Amino acid sequence: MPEGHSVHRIARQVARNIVGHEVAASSPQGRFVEGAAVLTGRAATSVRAVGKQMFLQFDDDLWLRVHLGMYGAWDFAGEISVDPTIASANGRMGQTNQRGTDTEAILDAAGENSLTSIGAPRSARGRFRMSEQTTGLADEDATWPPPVVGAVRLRLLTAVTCADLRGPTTCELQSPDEVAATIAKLGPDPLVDDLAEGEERFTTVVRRKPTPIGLLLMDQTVVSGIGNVYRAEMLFRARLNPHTPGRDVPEEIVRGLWRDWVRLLSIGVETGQMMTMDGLDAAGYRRAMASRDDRHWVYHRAGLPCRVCGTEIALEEMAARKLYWCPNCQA
DNA sequence: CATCGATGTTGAG
DNA sequence: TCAACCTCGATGG
Repeated sequence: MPEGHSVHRIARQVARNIVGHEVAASSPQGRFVEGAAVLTGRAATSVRAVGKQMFLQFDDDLWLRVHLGMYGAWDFAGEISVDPTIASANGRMGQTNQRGTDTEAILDAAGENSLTSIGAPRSARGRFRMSEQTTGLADEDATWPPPVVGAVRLRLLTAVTCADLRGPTTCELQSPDEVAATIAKLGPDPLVDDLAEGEERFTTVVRRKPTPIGLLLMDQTVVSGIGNVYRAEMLFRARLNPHTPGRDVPEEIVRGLWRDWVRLLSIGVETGQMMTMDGLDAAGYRRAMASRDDRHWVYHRAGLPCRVCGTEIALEEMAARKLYWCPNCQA
């Protein structure tokens, strides 16, 4: 999925364009009809992201919980107020998008009548909308509300903004107690929890478990927001063998993993991309921004030479997920 | 047109 | 450990 950084970006977008507005909710696809009826006529009052989940509060303390799973995505249309951070990040993403290699977020920096998709990577859709936008056709032919395309689980419509949710693994209403219970099960999130406390919690749990560190990083009860890409990259950055039991990873290395996650998440939220290679020269940086394939140390690089030592990057299944790592650097 | 896979999680066996 | 679930672009015939 969209790992933690995407969900925080979506929450920002929702905060700027949905919160504070009354919504008309619908479920064109038909799988959230009752929930949509309950939401309609209420105003969104706040939003928060924790790990890979977003919680949107409405009048009367009614909450919408959304988990995108592996395929979920939000599409925003209409008059979109753009977060300055996101807008500047997208200025840099322009060429990337036209190459179709990254559509994490597509925004018109001007912030009006733009379309944006945040969630699972869907390059063709992103390109299509991008081209509509750049040719100006979308604006001139725009109808309101926008036509429903595909399986839209939930549409949130304010007077001027439309947010469509597709393919979530979870989209449900919760009471405040249920929200609290859901969040209580999650490990620390650097953008939610105090950093020092988060580090202690993470370190304590990891250092107690016999479970391979490669699994612990993916365990949302241990730490929130890390997915398959960040997992592989963080292990490489730490030169850590994914099979090392948590309890056998030196404490300073465990703390280093947490601090690395703090940094990577922050970069991810700022840029909208999973940039995991530091210290690139200008050419390397351009390559990394332009192509997914040049952005990572090991992720999705099975069989290719390690960027550091030349050894073939290994691919194995760990708990039914693909794990990429360098058997030499991460011995 | 059919099949596959993907940044994920749950629950049955 | 494995299947199920959510969606759709990419791939192959």
